[in-house]
Amino acid sequence: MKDKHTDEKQTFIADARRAQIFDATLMTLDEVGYIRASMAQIAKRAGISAALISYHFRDKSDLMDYTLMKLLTDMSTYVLERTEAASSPRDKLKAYIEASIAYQAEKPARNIALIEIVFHARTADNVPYYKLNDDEEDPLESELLRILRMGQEQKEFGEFNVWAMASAIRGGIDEYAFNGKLKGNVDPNSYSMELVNLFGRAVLGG
Amino acid sequence: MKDKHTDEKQTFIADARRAQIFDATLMTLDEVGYIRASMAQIAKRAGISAALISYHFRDKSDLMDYTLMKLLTDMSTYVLERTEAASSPRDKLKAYIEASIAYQAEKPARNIALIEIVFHARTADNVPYYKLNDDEEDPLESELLRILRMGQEQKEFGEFNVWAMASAIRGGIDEYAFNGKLKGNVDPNSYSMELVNLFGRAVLGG
DNA sequence: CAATAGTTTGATTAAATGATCAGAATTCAT
DNA sequence: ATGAATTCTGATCATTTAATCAAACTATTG
Repeated sequence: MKDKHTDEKQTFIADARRAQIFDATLMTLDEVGYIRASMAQIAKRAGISAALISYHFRDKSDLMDYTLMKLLTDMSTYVLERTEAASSPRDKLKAYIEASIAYQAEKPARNIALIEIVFHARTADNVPYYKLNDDEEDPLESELLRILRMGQEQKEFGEFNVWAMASAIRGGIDEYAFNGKLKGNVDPNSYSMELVNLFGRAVLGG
Repeated sequence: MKDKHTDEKQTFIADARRAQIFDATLMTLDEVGYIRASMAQIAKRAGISAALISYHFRDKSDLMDYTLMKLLTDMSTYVLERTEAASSPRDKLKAYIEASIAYQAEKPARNIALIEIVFHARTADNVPYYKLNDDEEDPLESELLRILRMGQEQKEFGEFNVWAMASAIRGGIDEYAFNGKLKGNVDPNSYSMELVNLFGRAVLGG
């Protein structure tokens, strides 16, 4: 018997169902968090029986992986589209930062769901996702490194360790997702602008 | 009957037991994560019965709160001691960043335990700790804001939103705790130095 | 229309969890 | 030393959970 889940061709109804379950998973993670996001809770929000989730996904881990992947590609698409529209390294960096913060401001529920999964889900041998050194590259990280290297080659940026600079930038962006007090004190547009300015000075290098 | 947990005076043995349970909780969180950190697992590592934990802590949430508070004050003490040793805003900022990264490098287990609690624990009404806008101030955050304001007043730093700058700095520091790939590519001392340099340029202001 | 493949549910199961309690063991005060 | 307070354990309980399965239902197709 062939595995219905790794099989590429899915029926129309199965695809729709999976999409519906994805939406319900998203809502559940946002509303009650990962720990209370049981099959029953997700099913309730989808208006279906819990057993039906098990029919469309191998197990809970499979469901969460599916959800995580969709969330990641969704965010990547959003940010990369806007980054590619700019041309100079400086403008690309600005677009990257602005798009990243804008995504958080526009889709808060997706960001919460993303955080909930990344900090709760673990591999079969119990390694937490947040500790994983992905072999597969994160396109958002790659793009940021590419921008920084390009800026240095074109002498628009100065000298610095691109890994460190990229991490500082990502850290500054992610902080807006984690830090509730920050959200209360600085609106997204202001924060976005401040980050662009301060990292604009930072990349000038030493 | 008086509440033994809110009561300030504890017997010698009770204090020792609580410290022992704290250590076991730390180890358990680091080794298997919050979700699998059951009373039984913690008790096993402490070499006591699970019921004894319930005797010394009201419930699991009480135990985690106690553990979290000790972890936070421990880290604060470490960083603030080293920050206060410096005098000028620029030197204080350097000390703050270096101490924060050094703490992570020296006490990885405590950092993991901290992350596990902050991203798993929730209040009675199910609000995740990472979303809480603490009314009580975080001393590490306050100190950083103080340094930045002092730098601006003394014209050592330029103009910028101190909340945004503080968050970017904290984000850059925290990134080293979250991002496994970063740890693999840049050693703590190098990262620390890069952060000091890049934020050194950033605080010059526009 | 009939048969086959795909979809859905409710009931059930086994495992794990936090909490409680009676009573045993230990320590402490007098 | 003896009674009282504290400390500790093993057993037990109620609850929750992911997963499974037979059976019912629906769509598709020849």
